Amino acid sequence: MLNANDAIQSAPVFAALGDTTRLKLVSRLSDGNQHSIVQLAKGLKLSRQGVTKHLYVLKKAGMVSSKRIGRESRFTLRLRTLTRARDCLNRASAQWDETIERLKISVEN
Amino acid sequence: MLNANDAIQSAPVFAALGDTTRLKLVSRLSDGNQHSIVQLAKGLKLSRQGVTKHLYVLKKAGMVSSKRIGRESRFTLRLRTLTRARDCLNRASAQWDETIERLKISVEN
DNA sequence: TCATAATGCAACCTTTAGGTTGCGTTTAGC
DNA sequence: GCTAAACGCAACCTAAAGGTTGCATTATGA
Repeated sequence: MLNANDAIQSAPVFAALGDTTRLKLVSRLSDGNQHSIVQLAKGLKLSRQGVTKHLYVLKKAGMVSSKRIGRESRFTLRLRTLTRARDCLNRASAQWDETIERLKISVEN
Repeated sequence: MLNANDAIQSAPVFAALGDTTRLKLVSRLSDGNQHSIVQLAKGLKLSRQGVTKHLYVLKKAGMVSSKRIGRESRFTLRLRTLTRARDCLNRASAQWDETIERLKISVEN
């Protein structure tokens, strides 16, 4: 069985990803570049402050970091947090695959 | 850049995973077996109906399926939904890795 | 230096999430 | 056939999420 305690630590990250606006932001940030808030807000149908709030959620979950440069705040995606969440799902699905294999074997025998 | 439209489809799954109770449920279900509601509720510090609600959320997100057997409802984890979410994160992190590589190269040259 | 761009901060509103309790219904099993 | 187990359904409550507007602050650049 998947280690519950390990998995639970990823909950805030999944929660952060569980919103279409934030997924769009992550998608844009996955180009690896720094983006300002207005830049990220373009094309999203909500106010700049709405975007700011979402960015803050992502930051609180450790998924992005920001740096103030001049009059703008530049946001970057944090790879490590992303890979941790990915690994969590990898473990869960691997666990599941193993179970399937065991079931196959027991059916065959 | 990660395809936003593809990624967005995973939002409900991530949202479903973004709660510690539901992650615990997924963790238990990752043993590949069927579990009844009372069985899943044991050890979780909330009412049976609380657990039922969470299971319904997981089901709505396509992460579990249920089948009524006699007087109990048996829940099973759905591998396909899990792997889709996993692949979404895999693509995002792979994208990011590529970017890092490109940056390294441009710095070296 | 003065107008404008990019933010930050705070108040406010509405909807949803997470959780509970109460009660009715269907099975299991003695 | 009767009791207890396992659910489903609905009402209800509180806190948090998602979003807005208004206004103050800090940089830019002509």
